[in-house]
Amino acid sequence: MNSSASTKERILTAAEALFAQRGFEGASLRQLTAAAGVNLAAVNYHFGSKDHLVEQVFKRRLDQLNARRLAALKQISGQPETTLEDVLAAFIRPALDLSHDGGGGLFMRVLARAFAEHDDDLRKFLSENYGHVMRQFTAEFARLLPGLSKEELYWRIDLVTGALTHAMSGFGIIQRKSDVSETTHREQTAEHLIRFAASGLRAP
Amino acid sequence: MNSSASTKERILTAAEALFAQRGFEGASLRQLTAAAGVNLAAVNYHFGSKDHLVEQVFKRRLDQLNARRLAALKQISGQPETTLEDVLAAFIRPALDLSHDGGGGLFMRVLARAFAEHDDDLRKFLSENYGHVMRQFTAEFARLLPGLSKEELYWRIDLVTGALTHAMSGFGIIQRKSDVSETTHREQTAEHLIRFAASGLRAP
DNA sequence: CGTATCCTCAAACGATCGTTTGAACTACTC
DNA sequence: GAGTAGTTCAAACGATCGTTTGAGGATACG
Repeated sequence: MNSSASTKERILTAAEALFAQRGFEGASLRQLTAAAGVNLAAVNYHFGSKDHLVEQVFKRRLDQLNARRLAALKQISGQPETTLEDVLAAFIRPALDLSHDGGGGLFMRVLARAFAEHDDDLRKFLSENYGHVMRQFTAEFARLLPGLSKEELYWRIDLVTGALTHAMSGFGIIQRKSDVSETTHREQTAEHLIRFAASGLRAP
Repeated sequence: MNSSASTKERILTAAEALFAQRGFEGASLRQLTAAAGVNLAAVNYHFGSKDHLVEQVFKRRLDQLNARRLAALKQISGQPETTLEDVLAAFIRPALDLSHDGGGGLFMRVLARAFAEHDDDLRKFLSENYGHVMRQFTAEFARLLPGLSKEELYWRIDLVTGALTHAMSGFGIIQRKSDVSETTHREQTAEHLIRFAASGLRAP
């Protein structure tokens, strides 16, 4: 009954790649539908408008990303033996996994673009739908860093966010060497990010 | 003989603001020239094309920014008593100053956009014209962090770059309170950034 | 004054944009 | 198998894009 699921998914996948490559304004619906192998009018038929398509590109990945983040956080939050590194791992690892499986490798780049563009509508959408995730992580950071004032904590979380978005959007110079498996490389990347972020958060 | 200096400057200033607000593709020459109060054709007359205008917007600010950065670095590089914080200050303070004087407050946002967009031509332009600045800072970081492998050092400098670009492009949540002077606020911001970055770079 | 140079201007160019339309095709129900 | 709802299609819509054109204004020099 729903052969359009295929069309919708193909549009979303092609849109994610093209948005990452050329930006939201730079990627045209004609390029997009050609890459997806669907008719030009299919975007407006299935999504209503290009703006709604952008939102759905975010929604598809962020729903699973934040579900994994919250699941990972739930397992460790509030426990006395939880470390800062554990919380950072719960935040970072799901994003790294997303970059390497499920074909969502380009999504972090799309996310980095969304941060750079100060589009109010898009920011409102992200805040309304996923603000609670950052709030839960912030609460856990606050618990583990009791010496920090609220102001300092917000500052540092913002800096960590910037560093991670930048790194995971593919700017990292470090390439995987051929003699290292992808799993190993991902693990090393995670450790780099976590070590840096934890040390920055713990700054005197 | 050159009353066009005014026209050129007005185009550059309006372009910087509009690029920061709407992006390079999102800002049209018609919006841009209207905001600058000049004729539409003036952009192509004075700059040749929109792409060349983009380059000149970068060039105008980056020339002074990197000159200040290199001057600050020169005063401290190689000296035995120089600290990691000193080098970070030489890198960060000129950028913060640029954000608060000379009307270049929007430029860091433009720069953040350039990082998010993976435009090859623009990246090549930035690398060719200003790559030597990052190389000099990297060399000084390497001297002060002898325990880090080259790979780890590159990783961490990349993370620091991401954090600073993110923060200085105006995402920082922290607003200046009315009872704090702008000079004081800038000083506090610099200390936040430097403390975080130094601690991250020194991570075990 | 005449002319040469630099600059500005309104108007138009072809291309491309997001969106809409109405007909054709598909699959399922009665 | 006629009817219906869901989907795809080629074609066109008006708007806006970056760029070009050619006439006209401004200024300096002989």
